[in-house]
Amino acid sequence: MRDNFEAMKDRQVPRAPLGQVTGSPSPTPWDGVAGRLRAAGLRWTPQRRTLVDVLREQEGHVTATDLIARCRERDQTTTPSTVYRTLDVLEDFGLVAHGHGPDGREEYHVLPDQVHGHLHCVACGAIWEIRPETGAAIVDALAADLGFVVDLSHVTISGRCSGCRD
Amino acid sequence: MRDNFEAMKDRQVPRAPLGQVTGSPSPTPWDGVAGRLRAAGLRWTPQRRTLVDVLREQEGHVTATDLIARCRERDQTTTPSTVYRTLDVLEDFGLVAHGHGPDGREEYHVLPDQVHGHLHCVACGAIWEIRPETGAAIVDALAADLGFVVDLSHVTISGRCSGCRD
DNA sequence: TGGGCTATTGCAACACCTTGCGCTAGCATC
DNA sequence: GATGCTAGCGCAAGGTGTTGCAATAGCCCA
Repeated sequence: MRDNFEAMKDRQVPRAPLGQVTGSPSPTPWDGVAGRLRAAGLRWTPQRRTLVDVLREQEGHVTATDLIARCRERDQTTTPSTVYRTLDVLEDFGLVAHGHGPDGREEYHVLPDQVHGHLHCVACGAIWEIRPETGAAIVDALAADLGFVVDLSHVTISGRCSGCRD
Repeated sequence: MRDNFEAMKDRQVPRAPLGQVTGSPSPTPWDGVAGRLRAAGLRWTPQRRTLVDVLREQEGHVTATDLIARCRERDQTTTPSTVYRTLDVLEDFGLVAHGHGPDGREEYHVLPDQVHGHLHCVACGAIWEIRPETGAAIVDALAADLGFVVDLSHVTISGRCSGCRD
Protein backbone atom coordinates (compact mmCIF):
# COMPACT_ATOMS: atom_id res chain seq x y z
CA MET A 1 0.00 0.00 0.00
CA ARG A 2 3.06 2.12 0.18
CA ASP A 3 3.57 1.16 -3.43
CA ASN A 4 3.21 4.71 -4.61
CA PHE A 5 6.70 5.19 -3.33
CA GLU A 6 8.28 5.44 -6.73
CA ALA A 7 5.84 8.09 -7.80
CA MET A 8 6.79 10.11 -4.76
CA LYS A 9 10.47 9.95 -5.54
CA ASP A 10 10.17 12.33 -8.45
CA ARG A 11 8.01 14.74 -6.61
CA GLN A 12 11.10 16.79 -6.09
CA VAL A 13 12.16 17.33 -9.62
CA PRO A 14 9.85 19.02 -12.10
CA ARG A 15 7.40 20.50 -9.68
CA ALA A 16 4.10 19.65 -11.15
CA PRO A 17 1.32 21.66 -12.78
CA LEU A 18 0.37 24.10 -10.10
CA GLY A 19 -2.45 26.48 -10.55
CA GLN A 20 -1.48 29.71 -12.17
CA VAL A 21 1.36 31.05 -10.06
CA THR A 22 0.68 34.67 -10.72
CA GLY A 23 4.00 36.45 -10.92
CA SER A 24 3.82 38.95 -8.11
CA PRO A 25 4.59 42.62 -8.74
CA SER A 26 8.04 44.06 -8.00
CA PRO A 27 7.92 44.87 -4.28
CA THR A 28 7.61 41.37 -2.91
CA PRO A 29 6.32 40.60 0.57
CA TRP A 30 9.80 39.38 1.37
CA ASP A 31 11.23 42.87 1.30
CA GLY A 32 9.62 43.88 4.55
CA VAL A 33 10.36 40.72 6.49
CA ALA A 34 13.28 42.03 8.48
CA GLY A 35 11.26 45.00 9.63
CA ARG A 36 8.19 42.98 10.41
CA LEU A 37 10.21 40.59 12.50
CA ARG A 38 11.84 43.38 14.45
CA ALA A 39 8.52 45.10 14.95
CA ALA A 40 7.30 41.95 16.60
CA GLY A 41 10.28 41.82 18.91
CA LEU A 42 11.95 39.12 16.87
CA ARG A 43 15.38 39.21 15.31
CA TRP A 44 16.85 39.31 11.85
CA THR A 45 19.74 36.88 11.77
CA PRO A 46 22.04 35.68 9.00
CA GLN A 47 20.40 32.27 9.17
CA ARG A 48 16.98 33.77 8.62
CA ARG A 49 18.29 35.90 5.81
CA THR A 50 19.63 32.77 4.13
CA LEU A 51 16.31 31.00 4.37
CA VAL A 52 14.37 34.01 3.13
CA ASP A 53 16.77 34.36 0.20
CA VAL A 54 16.08 30.75 -0.69
CA LEU A 55 12.33 31.18 -0.34
CA ARG A 56 12.41 34.31 -2.44
CA GLU A 57 13.49 32.24 -5.43
CA GLN A 58 10.95 29.59 -4.72
CA GLU A 59 7.58 29.06 -6.28
CA GLY A 60 4.78 26.81 -5.22
CA HIS A 61 5.59 23.91 -2.97
CA VAL A 62 8.82 22.70 -1.42
CA THR A 63 9.67 20.06 1.09
CA ALA A 64 11.48 21.03 4.24
CA THR A 65 14.35 18.78 3.21
CA ASP A 66 14.62 20.66 -0.03
CA LEU A 67 14.83 23.97 1.74
CA ILE A 68 17.49 22.74 4.11
CA ALA A 69 19.55 21.51 1.18
CA ARG A 70 19.25 24.83 -0.62
CA CYS A 71 20.17 26.77 2.49
CA ARG A 72 23.21 24.60 2.89
CA GLU A 73 24.28 25.47 -0.64
CA ARG A 74 24.52 29.07 0.49
CA ASP A 75 25.69 28.44 4.00
CA GLN A 76 27.36 25.15 4.82
CA THR A 77 26.63 25.59 8.49
CA THR A 78 22.85 25.56 8.17
CA THR A 79 21.27 23.19 10.64
CA PRO A 80 17.84 21.59 10.25
CA SER A 81 16.47 22.72 13.57
CA THR A 82 17.10 26.35 12.71
CA VAL A 83 15.33 25.98 9.40
CA TYR A 84 12.32 24.31 10.95
CA ARG A 85 12.08 26.93 13.64
CA THR A 86 12.43 29.78 11.19
CA LEU A 87 9.76 28.27 8.98
CA ASP A 88 7.45 28.20 11.98
CA VAL A 89 8.07 31.88 12.51
CA LEU A 90 7.51 32.72 8.84
CA GLU A 91 4.33 30.73 8.95
CA ASP A 92 3.05 32.92 11.76
CA PHE A 93 3.64 35.84 9.43
CA GLY A 94 1.71 34.18 6.65
CA LEU A 95 4.73 33.99 4.36
CA VAL A 96 4.65 30.24 4.08
CA ALA A 97 2.06 27.65 4.91
CA HIS A 98 2.86 24.10 5.74
CA GLY A 99 0.93 20.98 5.04
CA HIS A 100 1.67 17.32 4.92
CA GLY A 101 2.37 15.64 1.63
CA PRO A 102 0.84 12.28 0.81
CA ASP A 103 3.75 10.52 2.47
CA GLY A 104 3.27 12.51 5.63
CA ARG A 105 6.33 14.65 5.09
CA GLU A 106 6.20 18.34 5.69
CA GLU A 107 5.61 20.39 2.62
CA TYR A 108 5.74 24.15 2.50
CA HIS A 109 3.80 26.42 0.25
CA VAL A 110 5.53 29.70 -0.38
CA LEU A 111 3.53 32.94 -0.30
CA PRO A 112 0.12 31.33 -0.14
CA ASP A 113 -2.12 33.87 -1.86
CA GLN A 114 -5.02 32.19 -0.21
CA VAL A 115 -5.63 29.15 1.86
CA HIS A 116 -6.10 26.15 -0.32
CA GLY A 117 -5.81 22.40 -0.24
CA HIS A 118 -3.78 20.14 -2.45
CA LEU A 119 -4.39 17.18 -4.66
CA HIS A 120 -1.72 14.59 -5.14
CA CYS A 121 -1.73 12.18 -8.07
CA VAL A 122 -0.37 8.83 -6.91
CA ALA A 123 0.31 7.84 -10.50
CA CYS A 124 2.36 10.74 -11.85
CA GLY A 125 3.30 12.43 -8.58
CA ALA A 126 1.94 15.80 -9.58
CA ILE A 127 0.61 18.23 -7.00
CA TRP A 128 -2.42 20.32 -7.92
CA GLU A 129 -4.13 23.04 -6.01
CA ILE A 130 -7.77 22.74 -5.14
CA ARG A 131 -9.63 25.67 -6.67
CA PRO A 132 -11.14 28.11 -4.20
CA GLU A 133 -14.70 27.34 -5.26
CA THR A 134 -14.11 23.64 -4.91
CA GLY A 135 -12.46 24.20 -1.57
CA ALA A 136 -15.43 26.21 -0.46
CA ALA A 137 -17.73 23.37 -1.46
CA ILE A 138 -15.72 21.00 0.69
CA VAL A 139 -15.74 23.36 3.61
CA ASP A 140 -19.51 23.74 3.30
CA ALA A 141 -20.08 20.03 3.07
CA LEU A 142 -18.13 19.40 6.25
CA ALA A 143 -19.79 22.25 8.07
CA ALA A 144 -23.12 20.71 7.22
CA ASP A 145 -21.94 17.27 8.26
CA LEU A 146 -20.66 17.76 11.78
CA GLY A 147 -20.48 21.50 12.16
CA PHE A 148 -16.80 21.22 11.47
CA VAL A 149 -14.79 24.36 10.75
CA VAL A 150 -12.13 23.26 8.31
CA ASP A 151 -8.56 24.42 7.95
CA LEU A 152 -8.10 23.77 4.26
CA SER A 153 -4.41 24.52 4.26
CA HIS A 154 -3.66 21.20 5.89
CA VAL A 155 -5.52 19.15 3.37
CA THR A 156 -3.78 16.90 0.92
CA ILE A 157 -5.97 14.48 -0.93
CA SER A 158 -4.59 11.54 -2.85
CA GLY A 159 -6.00 10.14 -6.01
CA ARG A 160 -5.45 10.14 -9.72
CA CYS A 161 -5.46 13.17 -11.93
CA SER A 162 -7.44 13.29 -15.14
CA GLY A 163 -4.44 12.21 -17.16
CA CYS A 164 -3.76 9.12 -15.06
CA ARG A 165 -7.14 7.77 -14.09
CA ASP A 166 -7.32 5.17 -16.86
CA MET B 1 2.16 26.56 14.02
CA ARG B 2 2.90 23.22 15.54
CA ASP B 3 1.13 24.57 18.58
CA ASN B 4 -1.53 21.91 18.42
CA PHE B 5 1.07 19.64 19.89
CA GLU B 6 -0.55 19.39 23.27
CA ALA B 7 -3.85 18.47 21.74
CA MET B 8 -2.17 15.67 19.89
CA LYS B 9 -0.58 14.24 23.00
CA ASP B 10 -3.87 12.91 24.32
CA ARG B 11 -4.97 11.54 21.03
CA GLN B 12 -3.78 8.21 22.28
CA VAL B 13 -5.85 7.91 25.38
CA PRO B 14 -9.63 8.02 25.17
CA ARG B 15 -10.02 7.58 21.46
CA ALA B 16 -12.39 10.22 20.45
CA PRO B 17 -16.02 10.23 19.31
CA LEU B 18 -15.92 8.04 16.27
CA GLY B 19 -18.98 7.40 14.23
CA GLN B 20 -21.07 4.57 15.53
CA VAL B 21 -18.71 1.63 15.78
CA THR B 22 -21.28 -1.02 15.17
CA GLY B 23 -20.39 -4.08 17.21
CA SER B 24 -19.74 -6.68 14.56
CA PRO B 25 -21.47 -10.08 14.73
CA SER B 26 -19.71 -13.12 16.17
CA PRO B 27 -17.65 -14.51 13.28
CA THR B 28 -15.22 -11.66 12.80
CA PRO B 29 -13.21 -11.15 9.63
CA TRP B 30 -10.14 -11.88 11.70
CA ASP B 31 -11.04 -15.55 12.04
CA GLY B 32 -10.22 -16.37 8.47
CA VAL B 33 -6.99 -14.45 8.23
CA ALA B 34 -4.62 -17.36 8.58
CA GLY B 35 -6.40 -19.25 5.81
CA ARG B 36 -6.62 -16.23 3.56
CA LEU B 37 -2.92 -15.57 3.93
CA ARG B 38 -2.00 -19.12 3.14
CA ALA B 39 -4.35 -19.20 0.20
CA ALA B 40 -2.41 -16.28 -1.19
CA GLY B 41 0.89 -18.07 -0.75
CA LEU B 42 1.74 -16.07 2.34
CA ARG B 43 2.55 -17.39 5.80
CA TRP B 44 0.98 -17.41 9.19
CA THR B 45 3.70 -16.65 11.69
CA PRO B 46 3.67 -16.09 15.46
CA GLN B 47 4.48 -12.43 14.87
CA ARG B 48 1.49 -12.00 12.61
CA ARG B 49 -0.71 -13.83 15.08
CA THR B 50 0.39 -11.39 17.78
CA LEU B 51 -0.47 -8.38 15.67
CA VAL B 52 -3.82 -9.80 14.63
CA ASP B 53 -4.63 -10.57 18.27
CA VAL B 54 -3.90 -6.95 19.12
CA LEU B 55 -5.95 -5.65 16.22
CA ARG B 56 -8.82 -7.92 17.15
CA GLU B 57 -9.27 -5.99 20.39
CA GLN B 58 -8.94 -2.68 18.66
CA GLU B 59 -11.65 -0.34 17.56
CA GLY B 60 -11.43 2.67 15.33
CA HIS B 61 -8.06 4.27 14.85
CA VAL B 62 -4.62 3.49 16.19
CA THR B 63 -1.20 4.82 15.53
CA ALA B 64 1.49 2.46 14.36
CA THR B 65 3.47 3.29 17.48
CA ASP B 66 0.53 2.25 19.59
CA LEU B 67 0.27 -1.06 17.86
CA ILE B 68 3.95 -1.75 18.27
CA ALA B 69 3.70 -1.02 21.97
CA ARG B 70 0.73 -3.34 22.38
CA CYS B 71 2.42 -6.10 20.48
CA ARG B 72 5.42 -5.74 22.71
CA GLU B 73 3.21 -6.21 25.74
CA ARG B 74 2.42 -9.66 24.42
CA ASP B 75 5.75 -10.42 22.90
CA GLN B 76 8.81 -8.54 24.10
CA THR B 77 10.70 -9.39 20.94
CA THR B 78 8.37 -7.55 18.57
CA THR B 79 10.28 -5.33 16.19
CA PRO B 80 8.84 -2.29 14.41
CA SER B 81 9.79 -3.36 10.92
CA THR B 82 7.83 -6.57 11.26
CA VAL B 83 4.77 -4.71 12.45
CA TYR B 84 4.93 -2.22 9.62
CA ARG B 85 5.38 -4.96 7.06
CA THR B 86 2.56 -7.03 8.46
CA LEU B 87 0.29 -4.00 8.47
CA ASP B 88 1.06 -3.53 4.80
CA VAL B 89 0.01 -7.10 4.14
CA LEU B 90 -3.18 -6.75 6.17
CA GLU B 91 -3.96 -3.59 4.30
CA ASP B 92 -3.78 -5.49 1.03
CA PHE B 93 -6.42 -7.78 2.49
CA GLY B 94 -8.61 -4.83 3.45
CA LEU B 95 -8.39 -5.56 7.17
CA VAL B 96 -6.83 -2.25 8.02
CA ALA B 97 -6.48 1.01 6.16
CA HIS B 98 -3.78 3.51 6.79
CA GLY B 99 -3.86 7.25 6.57
CA HIS B 100 -1.78 10.08 7.88
CA GLY B 101 -2.81 11.87 11.01
CA PRO B 102 -2.67 15.65 11.22
CA ASP B 103 0.91 15.44 12.42
CA GLY B 104 1.85 13.32 9.45
CA ARG B 105 2.22 10.15 11.46
CA GLU B 106 0.80 6.92 10.23
CA GLU B 107 -2.59 6.09 11.59
CA TYR B 108 -4.38 2.82 11.05
CA HIS B 109 -8.08 2.27 10.86
CA VAL B 110 -9.11 -1.23 11.86
CA LEU B 111 -11.70 -3.08 9.82
CA PRO B 112 -12.73 -0.16 7.66
CA ASP B 113 -16.36 -0.91 6.81
CA GLN B 114 -16.02 1.48 3.95
CA VAL B 115 -13.52 3.94 2.68
CA HIS B 116 -13.85 7.22 4.48
CA GLY B 117 -11.86 10.27 5.37
CA HIS B 118 -11.16 11.71 8.77
CA LEU B 119 -11.63 15.00 10.51
CA HIS B 120 -9.24 16.08 13.20
CA CYS B 121 -10.09 18.73 15.75
CA VAL B 122 -6.97 20.75 16.54
CA ALA B 123 -8.57 22.00 19.74
CA CYS B 124 -9.69 18.83 21.49
CA GLY B 125 -7.73 16.27 19.48
CA ALA B 126 -10.76 14.22 18.57
CA ILE B 127 -10.90 12.23 15.35
CA TRP B 128 -14.19 12.05 13.51
CA GLU B 129 -15.17 10.12 10.46
CA ILE B 130 -16.47 11.90 7.43
CA ARG B 131 -19.93 10.55 6.64
CA PRO B 132 -20.26 8.66 3.37
CA GLU B 133 -22.63 11.20 1.85
CA THR B 134 -20.31 14.04 2.75
CA GLY B 135 -17.38 12.10 1.42
CA ALA B 136 -19.24 11.55 -1.80
CA ALA B 137 -19.89 15.26 -2.08
CA ILE B 138 -16.19 15.94 -1.73
CA VAL B 139 -15.32 13.32 -4.30
CA ASP B 140 -17.83 14.80 -6.71
CA ALA B 141 -16.55 18.32 -6.18
CA LEU B 142 -13.00 17.31 -6.97
CA ALA B 143 -14.05 15.26 -9.95
CA ALA B 144 -15.78 18.33 -11.31
CA ASP B 145 -12.78 20.51 -10.53
CA LEU B 146 -9.91 18.77 -12.27
CA GLY B 147 -11.31 15.39 -13.15
CA PHE B 148 -9.56 14.05 -10.12
CA VAL B 149 -10.40 10.57 -8.88
CA VAL B 150 -10.02 10.75 -5.13
CA ASP B 151 -8.81 8.16 -2.69
CA LEU B 152 -10.73 9.26 0.37
CA SER B 153 -9.00 6.88 2.73
CA HIS B 154 -5.91 9.04 2.76
CA VAL B 155 -7.71 12.20 3.69
CA THR B 156 -7.35 13.82 7.06
CA ILE B 157 -8.72 17.30 7.36
CA SER B 158 -7.87 19.58 10.25
CA GLY B 159 -10.15 22.10 11.80
CA ARG B 160 -12.36 22.59 14.81
CA CYS B 161 -15.29 20.43 15.74
CA SER B 162 -18.66 21.90 16.63
CA GLY B 163 -17.82 21.82 20.31
CA CYS B 164 -14.55 23.74 19.92
CA ARG B 165 -15.21 26.30 17.22
CA ASP B 166 -15.93 29.16 19.62
C1' DT C 1 30.37 53.01 21.88
C1' DG C 2 29.39 49.79 25.48
C1' DG C 3 26.27 46.90 28.26
C1' DG C 4 22.47 44.02 29.19
C1' DC C 5 18.38 41.47 28.07
C1' DT C 6 16.74 37.65 25.75
C1' DA C 7 15.59 35.65 21.11
C1' DT C 8 18.13 32.35 18.41
C1' DT C 9 21.43 29.19 17.34
C1' DG C 10 23.77 24.67 17.16
C1' DC C 11 24.37 20.49 19.24
C1' DA C 12 23.01 16.21 20.74
C1' DA C 13 19.65 13.06 21.51
C1' DC C 14 15.43 11.15 20.59
C1' DA C 15 11.16 9.46 18.04
C1' DC C 16 9.14 7.65 13.98
C1' DC C 17 9.32 5.29 9.73
C1' DT C 18 11.71 2.81 5.91
C1' DT C 19 14.87 -0.21 3.64
C1' DG C 20 18.55 -3.77 2.57
C1' DC C 21 20.44 -7.98 3.80
C1' DG C 22 21.55 -12.43 5.61
C1' DC C 23 19.48 -15.98 8.35
C1' DT C 24 15.35 -18.46 10.00
C1' DA C 25 11.52 -21.10 9.76
C1' DG C 26 6.57 -21.91 7.46
C1' DC C 27 4.65 -25.02 4.55
C1' DA C 28 4.16 -28.09 0.51
C1' DT C 29 5.88 -32.29 -1.11
C1' DC C 30 7.69 -36.63 -0.95
C1' DG D 1 9.67 -37.48 9.43
C1' DA D 2 13.01 -35.26 6.10
C1' DT D 3 13.82 -31.89 2.41
C1' DG D 4 13.75 -27.70 -0.25
C1' DC D 5 11.90 -23.37 -1.61
C1' DT D 6 11.24 -18.85 -0.31
C1' DA D 7 8.30 -15.63 2.60
C1' DG D 8 9.23 -13.42 6.54
C1' DC D 9 12.13 -12.17 10.47
C1' DG D 10 15.47 -9.28 13.12
C1' DC D 11 19.11 -6.21 12.79
C1' DA D 12 21.35 -2.23 11.62
C1' DA D 13 21.57 1.90 9.40
C1' DG D 14 19.62 5.93 7.25
C1' DG D 15 16.30 9.81 6.52
C1' DT D 16 13.05 13.06 8.43
C1' DG D 17 11.32 15.82 12.06
C1' DT D 18 11.31 17.53 17.15
C1' DT D 19 13.00 19.08 21.52
C1' DG D 20 16.01 20.67 25.61
C1' DC D 21 19.81 23.26 26.81
C1' DA D 22 23.93 25.97 27.11
C1' DA D 23 26.29 29.39 24.47
C1' DT D 24 25.90 33.13 21.19
C1' DA D 25 24.78 37.35 19.28
C1' DG D 26 20.83 40.76 17.72
C1' DC D 27 18.94 44.89 19.19
C1' DC D 28 17.52 48.49 22.46
C1' DC D 29 19.03 51.97 25.51
C1' DA D 30 22.07 54.98 27.97
